[in-house]
Amino acid sequence: MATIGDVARVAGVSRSTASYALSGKRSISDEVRQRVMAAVGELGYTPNAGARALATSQTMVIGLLAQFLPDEFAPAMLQYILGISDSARELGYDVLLVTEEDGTRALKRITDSRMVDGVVLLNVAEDDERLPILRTASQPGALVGLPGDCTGVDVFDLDFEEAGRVMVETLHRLGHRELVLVSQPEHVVERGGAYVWRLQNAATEQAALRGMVLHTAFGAAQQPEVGRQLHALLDAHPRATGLLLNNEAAAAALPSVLTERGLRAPQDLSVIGRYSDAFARTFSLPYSSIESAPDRLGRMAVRQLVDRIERKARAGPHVVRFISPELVDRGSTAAPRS
Amino acid sequence: MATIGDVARVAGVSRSTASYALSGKRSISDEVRQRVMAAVGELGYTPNAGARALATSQTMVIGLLAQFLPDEFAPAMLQYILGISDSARELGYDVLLVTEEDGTRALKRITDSRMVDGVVLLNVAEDDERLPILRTASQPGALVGLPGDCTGVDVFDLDFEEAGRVMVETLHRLGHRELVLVSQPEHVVERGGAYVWRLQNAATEQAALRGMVLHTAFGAAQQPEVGRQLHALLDAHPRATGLLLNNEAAAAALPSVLTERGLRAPQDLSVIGRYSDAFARTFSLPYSSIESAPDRLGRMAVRQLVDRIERKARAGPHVVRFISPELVDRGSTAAPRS
DNA sequence: CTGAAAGCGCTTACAG
DNA sequence: CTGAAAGCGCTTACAG
Repeated sequence: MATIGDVARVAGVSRSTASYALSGKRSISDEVRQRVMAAVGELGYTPNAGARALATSQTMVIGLLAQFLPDEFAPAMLQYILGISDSARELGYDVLLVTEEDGTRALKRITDSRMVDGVVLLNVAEDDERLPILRTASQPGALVGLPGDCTGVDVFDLDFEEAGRVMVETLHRLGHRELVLVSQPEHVVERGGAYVWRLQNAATEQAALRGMVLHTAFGAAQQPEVGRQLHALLDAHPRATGLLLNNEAAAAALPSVLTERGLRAPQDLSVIGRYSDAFARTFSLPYSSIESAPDRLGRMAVRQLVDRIERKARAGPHVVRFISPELVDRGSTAAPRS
Repeated sequence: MATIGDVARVAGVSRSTASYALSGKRSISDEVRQRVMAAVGELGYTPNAGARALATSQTMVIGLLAQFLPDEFAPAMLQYILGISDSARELGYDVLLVTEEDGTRALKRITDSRMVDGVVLLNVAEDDERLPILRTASQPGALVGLPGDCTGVDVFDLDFEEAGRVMVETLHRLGHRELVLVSQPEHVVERGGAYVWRLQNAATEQAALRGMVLHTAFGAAQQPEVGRQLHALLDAHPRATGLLLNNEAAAAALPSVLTERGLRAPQDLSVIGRYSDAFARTFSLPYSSIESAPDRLGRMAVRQLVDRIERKARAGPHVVRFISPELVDRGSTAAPRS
């Protein structure tokens, strides 16, 4: 590969002049610039990323830490990843994707070795072990997901509490009095998936406020368990008229469960899920749902991260920003059968 | 951050000695090694990746080019990505994920700038524009998906032709005589999704061989189109007794379509899909299917790529390897209703 | 407006 | 077994 030295030689200038002609960081006579550009074209020159990183202390790479934990619902993660990757590129950054199970070690590795200028953490737990590492790192970090302690990082998440309230309130207004909420698998929650609690607790409170009964359960992430559980739940709560799903696999499993039971939504049961519209359309999930906006959250995180990297907001106050839940109506709610 | 100079100073040795003590590339007295290691621990030293890349011409990073084309079924891609990312890490490599729409430009950028030691291409088209770039790059490349011309690259794919034959043959043996095959959206095929043709053509041939009727159609990638199309197809071919789905979104949409029509699989219609078991379990896809083995394909590609990067097979002959389709029985096939 | 030189932090021949 | 030095390919003060 051609180096900037080759370009300089062909253009008949010094290396510094070639470099400045490319970066535009100081004024260059038109004629020289032409010659340099011609040489670049002729040689097919592209700067060596490692050399540039060494010289500038900037890699133009963002680290993306996505943990795929066993028993978690992986596919939803893709939408976050895509939003992050696309917006990073728009801002001039590439993405180093790290799916290592030991996220702590991975984070330490990529920050200490300076492979990245900043980091986005996905799937953040209440007491996330990666956060202490991130705080000692010299690169800034943005999170998708709300941890217990937000100091030193920018945080973006769906307002899961409001989501829980909206779910309950929507069915309350329609006249429902007894609901079942199916959350993510217990493993997910134990690992610190605080969003599960946030939604569930808020839903429980709201139900209490309205004098409603709300049963809660952890759903599985896969068949055949998830289907069996849904049957068991409906068996256990025959008077429940509404089903809330904070669990994508349960939403995918529900149609056949209802069919098997001879039930229809919303005639026999009102259903509200929590997933993105793109997801619903791709997987034929027919229920009204709280939009989880993964693409938007990913983009927000990257934008803020890049702002910080580029010093525009390096020292500024850190932000914690929630997206308001929006209910997308797919016609799966109605007044309960009396 | 500490540099190797700091380590050397603290350990009271030269930088080269410190470097060799860490790499083990020449013998070092035990005592000196101890001092170096102690210094490393004390300072929390991690080599600077950019500097190392510059010195060694190795980045220990693999580029992963995943194109997410509009109207394509994105979620299935995640399984490939995960297999690739995990196996890369096991082999000591990180992954640079590139989802840029202009894959050609992206590939040129990451190879020319030497950000990566090698590249995995996903979603390879029959006449993939990225291949000429890859062949001129100095890094090796591995593909998941079969292009028209395999020279200079290692190729891994499901044997889609055999998959098509297995689908048809399975239903033929059960006594079916008229089938419908739903493929991916036409856009995907036009863009060069050769695997769609491979499966479809082989299925058509096999059907002809057996004196069966096979109707083919392109399915949509999302609701509501995909559901409507399935209804239209079943309307159009009332005598078809078997449905083959080379389209995940169609598989997800089918259960409700069948319910709406009062049909059941396999009693009224035999169904065979083509997707991974993990996918089927996560999304409650209840049909027997050809296992697409994304995880395995991704791992094979990475292993071969790393072999080539590390010269074990740098100059060796390039391989084109097909995975045999395996039919996972989920009970959705039976003899046709007579 | 342009050039010669130093420096980023490593690795690895070359010498001893 | 160890050290001094060159070099990887850039960028950017420093001089003119």
